[in-house]
Amino acid sequence: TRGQGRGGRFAFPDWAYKPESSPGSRQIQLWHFILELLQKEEYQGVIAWQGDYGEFVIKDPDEVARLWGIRKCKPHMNYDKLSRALRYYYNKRILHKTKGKRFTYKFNFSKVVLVNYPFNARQSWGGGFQTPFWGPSPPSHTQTSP
DNA sequence: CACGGAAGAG
DNA sequence: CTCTTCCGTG
Repeated sequence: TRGQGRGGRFAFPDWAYKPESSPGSRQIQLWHFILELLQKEEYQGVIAWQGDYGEFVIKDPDEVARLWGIRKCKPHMNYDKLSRALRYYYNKRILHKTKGKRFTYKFNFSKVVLVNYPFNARQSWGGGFQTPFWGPSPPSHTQTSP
């Protein structure tokens, strides 16, 4: 019950992101955190959706890094290190870079959702598995075994 | 800035 | 495994 996070032009179903309130569970993941900031309008001066669907720009890299550092208890976090973590997402197909545009990345939503919330998603859709309305292409390979 | 190898933490 | 830290390269 977190109201419809309306990050402006983009909105996702609740199951599209992690209920960070997992009691002592595993740590929050960076892309969950990014999505979280993107949902809140009060951070639009720091990070916001811009351009194509799923594309966002980090308007204030230092601030996003600072916020991430606080969340992970890493006081020395900075954009250089945060962006390295973001780069690891390229191979995982969670994100990719919008080349030419500074501080701009793009989510591969169809992939992110399918890979991370397969069953959860199915349930939310009422039993029928289908491609989400925003997802263009389906996956075509297994990422766990090359 | 952006990229990705390497080593290391938890 | 998911980053965090450090760093050479373009």
